[in-house]
Amino acid sequence: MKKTTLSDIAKELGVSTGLVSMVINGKAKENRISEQLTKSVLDKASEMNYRPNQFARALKTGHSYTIGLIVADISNPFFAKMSRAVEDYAGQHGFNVMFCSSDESPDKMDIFINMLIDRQVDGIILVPTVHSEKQILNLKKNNISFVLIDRYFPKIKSHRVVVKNKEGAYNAINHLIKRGAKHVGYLDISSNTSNMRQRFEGYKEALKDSGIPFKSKLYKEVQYSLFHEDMQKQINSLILENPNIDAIFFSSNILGIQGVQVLKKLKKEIPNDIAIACFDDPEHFSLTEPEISAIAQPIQELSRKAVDLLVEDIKKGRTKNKEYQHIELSTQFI
Amino acid sequence: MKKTTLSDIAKELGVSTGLVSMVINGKAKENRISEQLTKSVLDKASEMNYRPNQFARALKTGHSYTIGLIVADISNPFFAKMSRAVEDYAGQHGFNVMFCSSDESPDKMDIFINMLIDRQVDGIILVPTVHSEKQILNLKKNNISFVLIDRYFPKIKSHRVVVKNKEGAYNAINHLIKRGAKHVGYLDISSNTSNMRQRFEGYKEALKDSGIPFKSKLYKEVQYSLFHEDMQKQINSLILENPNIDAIFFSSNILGIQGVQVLKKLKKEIPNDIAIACFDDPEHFSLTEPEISAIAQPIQELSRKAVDLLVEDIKKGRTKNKEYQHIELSTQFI
DNA sequence: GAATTTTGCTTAATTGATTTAGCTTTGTAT
DNA sequence: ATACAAAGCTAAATCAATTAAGCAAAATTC
Repeated sequence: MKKTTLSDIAKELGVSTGLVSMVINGKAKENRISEQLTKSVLDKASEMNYRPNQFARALKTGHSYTIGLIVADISNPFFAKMSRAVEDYAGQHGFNVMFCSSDESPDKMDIFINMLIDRQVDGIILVPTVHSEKQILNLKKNNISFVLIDRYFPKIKSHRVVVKNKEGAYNAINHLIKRGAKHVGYLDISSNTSNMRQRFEGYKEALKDSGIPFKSKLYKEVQYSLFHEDMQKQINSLILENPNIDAIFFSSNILGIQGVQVLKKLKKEIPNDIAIACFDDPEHFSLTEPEISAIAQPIQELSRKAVDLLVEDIKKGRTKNKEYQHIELSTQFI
Repeated sequence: MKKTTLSDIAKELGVSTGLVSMVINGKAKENRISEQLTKSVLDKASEMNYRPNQFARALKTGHSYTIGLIVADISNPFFAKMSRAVEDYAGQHGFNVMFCSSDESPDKMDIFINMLIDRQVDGIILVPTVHSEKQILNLKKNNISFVLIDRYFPKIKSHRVVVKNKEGAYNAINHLIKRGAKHVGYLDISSNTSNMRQRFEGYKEALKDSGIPFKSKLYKEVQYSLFHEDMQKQINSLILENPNIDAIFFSSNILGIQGVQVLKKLKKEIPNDIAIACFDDPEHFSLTEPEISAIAQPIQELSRKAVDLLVEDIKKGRTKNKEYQHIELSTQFI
């Protein structure tokens, strides 16, 4: 009942383990092993239900055929879809995936990165949190292939695959304004990541282009770690401080989902009392009546590009003077 | 820049690798290694930033401290939350998780199980698909600890952690009837798994207890693999064949989400034209006005129990005559 | 003071696969 | 017939750890 090893096969056939290894790895021809023997090895292997020990193999070759994926929270629909896509594309390349949820914490980031390095992953796709520059540089120092996804650090040279956050937010805000909104609130998450900054820029630019001055009273932040409690508070003050507010833009999906719930509790009608738009997650908002505008992100494409870049790097092996790809995909306004 | 190994440390200090290994593994005392040396080894190790090679360790010890999780689809909110919970609880026990999405396909199930066995995971938590009995038995044959979650096979002796599906469905149907529904449609997914069967039983029992005869015209199935296309069709025929239909129960979250969208397209008002209830996923439905009834599953608890059972098994090592736990958790009607 | 135990370490086998160098045997050229 | 190349395989080192067995020196016992 215990697992068959190479030498079990070798013993059965009276040959050396090296030969069996070569046959199993398809290197029979280049090592001039006779077709007869090749066949009988393969037959015996499948007869004995041989499955190579990946640890032994990885120990020798240095390749684990595993990649790590660190997202903020895999239970967030956006990251869940991303994970699924990464799983699929990585699988197509013969790689398995280990998932980690950082909760936007640089400490967890550190722990997970080290854990993944310990597990000798061949590469990592990660959604960097604020203050995780050091951890990212740690990856470079350890010569680990990696790709940043969803966000990036402008100062760190690396592959990055992101969406056009500014453009996406701009279009959504513009849509709200075109539909008559004059006082557009902006609810943000207080994590100073590149994507959030860019969305906010899109907001300001859309206002400017419509000749509406930016008012800081219309901008509120909630903390990621306790956003369930904070949401209520911030939306309340948004409404109290701006009695004539007629639209709110949520800069991320979890804000939008929770936000709509809060607004419902406050008996605000959408979009008559307050119009809504949200970055990401059209699925949730497709259930409401009328549907809420959302900025759909090309999650499949995003993930695919990330996997492709990473796998390419892994297969080529590390080269010092490498060129880093910066990929920006368009969002779709729904 | 390349990784520090045990023998690097040993050479630096002029001691044997075995000694370093013992110190690193906290077995200094029991092996009577002097406190002095112990300290200097630990210092040197952290100075050289030593991190043990998990492959070498796993190769020798047979333990990978990794568990596998096979769900139907990690991008489904239910399984995404489950994955997150498993990740967290497993992490607390020092285990990492590899995730796989079976897409309800026994073939993929087979591939993933073999993959996980190849990777020498210490155990597997899995959501079994239809026709995957053979694969599950394969696990037993290979002496791999595993726990079934969400569903199970009555004929296979194993740990299982599930919810009270029948009771949950019963309550929801009862609620629809109490609110005046006389013709409750049932939209099911055509995968004959234990949880789906039980939900359907809950439906029939609720009808019976209210003196309503079951009509097969009110029962429709959609195929998992092409449910996006099928939904429209099945809801249409449900309505056409039952002009007086006044409620629909969706037996799973993806059906409910899609179903509400279809009903909206058909200009059916919820709940006036047709009342709705759905198994799972209160989050999506909390956005609608009025909110749609949903059966909330205790995902955290479910996942925790599964991890606890699995880890306990792993730590104890396999025993032949073991007792299997059957855990059933209650759902909550919202 | 001899015998025994304890202390503190080293040696070397082991895990399962990969891979290079080397060793026969056969085949071909001269 | 001799030399040389090619074919077809084996032996053994290696990857980085774990661990049982062993060994010398110091400490303890009687």
